[in-house]
Amino acid sequence: MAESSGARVVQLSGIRNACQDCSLFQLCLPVSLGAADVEMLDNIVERRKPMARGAHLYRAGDEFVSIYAVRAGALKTYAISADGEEQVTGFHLPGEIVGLDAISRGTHPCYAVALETTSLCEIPFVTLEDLAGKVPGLQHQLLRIMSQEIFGDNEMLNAVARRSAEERLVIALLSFSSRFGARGLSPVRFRLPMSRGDLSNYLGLAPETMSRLFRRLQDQGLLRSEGKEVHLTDLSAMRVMAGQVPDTACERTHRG
Amino acid sequence: MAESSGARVVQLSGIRNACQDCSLFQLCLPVSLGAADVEMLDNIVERRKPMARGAHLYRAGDEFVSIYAVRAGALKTYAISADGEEQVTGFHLPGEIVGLDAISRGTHPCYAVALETTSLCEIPFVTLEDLAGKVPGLQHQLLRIMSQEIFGDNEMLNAVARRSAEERLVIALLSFSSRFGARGLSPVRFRLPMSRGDLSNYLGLAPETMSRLFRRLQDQGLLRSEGKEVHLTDLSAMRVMAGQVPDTACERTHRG
DNA sequence: CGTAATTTTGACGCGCGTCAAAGCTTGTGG
DNA sequence: CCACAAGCTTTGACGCGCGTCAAAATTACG
Repeated sequence: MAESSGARVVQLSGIRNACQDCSLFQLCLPVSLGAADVEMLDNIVERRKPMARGAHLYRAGDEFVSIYAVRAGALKTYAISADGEEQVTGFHLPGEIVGLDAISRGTHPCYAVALETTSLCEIPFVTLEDLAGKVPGLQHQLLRIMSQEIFGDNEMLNAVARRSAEERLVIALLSFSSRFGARGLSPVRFRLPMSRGDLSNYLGLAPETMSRLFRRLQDQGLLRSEGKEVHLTDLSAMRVMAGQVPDTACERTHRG
Repeated sequence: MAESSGARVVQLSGIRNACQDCSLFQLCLPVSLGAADVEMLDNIVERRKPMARGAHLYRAGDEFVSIYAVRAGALKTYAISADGEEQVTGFHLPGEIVGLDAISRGTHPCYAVALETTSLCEIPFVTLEDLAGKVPGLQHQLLRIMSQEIFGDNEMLNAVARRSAEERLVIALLSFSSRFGARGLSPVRFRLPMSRGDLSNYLGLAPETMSRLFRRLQDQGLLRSEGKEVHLTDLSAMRVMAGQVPDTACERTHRG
């Protein structure tokens, strides 16, 4: 998958930089950044020591300084609601970028915490912005990523607002599937980095409901799961359930 | 409200341009754009003939060329799901910008239709991007707006995912309140540009539920509504219900 | 190996979606 | 200016999905 645009990968892999290890995948890969541009980008990126599980990258209210690219591990972002409840707002896997929601106010609107041992690249935002002004390709790419985020959020909003609990879970699993797949990992067999509780919170469901759903999907033969390991055994059926496919008279398990 | 930063308003009002009539409010106002910059921006903006209610600005799949600023009227954006259902993804009021979700794919992911007679400014994106490369303030502002959008979407996702129907409606009403308020209109008395059906669809509720909710909120003395006219009579109580305020031992109508 | 956190299971009730039908607008043509 | 049709909005009755409470089983971690 990551191999698809051969020429550029070769170009990038000549540089021992942040892009090579996939962390700036989103910023570098899909667009017209020359090797020199990538090197400039690499120069402003700061590596950070790996974070331990449970450590916070930033907290709500912290001053916004940098955005971060996940190199390995995983983060969750969450807010604390007025009544003190934790509300999980997102999960961030390797190759993805965190902190874009802080640009507008200058402070982070949510917390970011490591779900497992996690290493990151820090990208100071003023520097990135400055560089983007000089490198049109980078500016475009930055806008693309943010647009992507808006689009994805809208999708998720749709997904979560009007679908049943089962559909929500299926949609979330397919999302992880394609995100792992996009990084060259298996799209059908992976390890969820978050607890069931975090996942249910994210989807706006009770943990008990999640548990029952996993069992039901397993009984329907759509997946096998033990602990955090998940094996999706019928992607196309799941896509039909998620409404990601026109459903041309395939047999549906329910509501046919 | 719009009067708050006196110097800049004077500066802008000297120019007979798109900013003066509020349509590029988001791009111009809150940041360090000089008069010359604003004039350059104004030059790339194209006015368009007002659109009739029901007319489409763009459709899903259309090539992405421009983003649009609403000058007057209102738009709704929606997608058609795999099973043919319309899914309302957003409403866009004067001063707001539409089309940002199309940047990443190069095609519009949803439909945009006028809810009433609506006039717009068209901003060709390649030109805007080019200009943003030359005017750092504009680039920053563009990123700010997109970040704002991401933040707002996340909020909405939170709102809609785990709140009751009543809370969803209250949150939506407060959102309109502050958006109208930010444009100098009354934050407590306004006309909703969309039908109840569109609003319920947006919030992931049945129209019947919406109807019952409006009645209930009215019975609780939180608002008065007739048709699309809405009068919010107890903003602070609504904020408490929406969880936008710590709720320091105020009397709550329910669940105390 | 022990304690705490997480996940699972079951029972139960309520919120809200669904179906059905009655008002109420809105627009159009005579 | 009124009549009629096609939406919208409202109201009521009913049932199911999923949240909640409670407790057991399992896992994680020091």
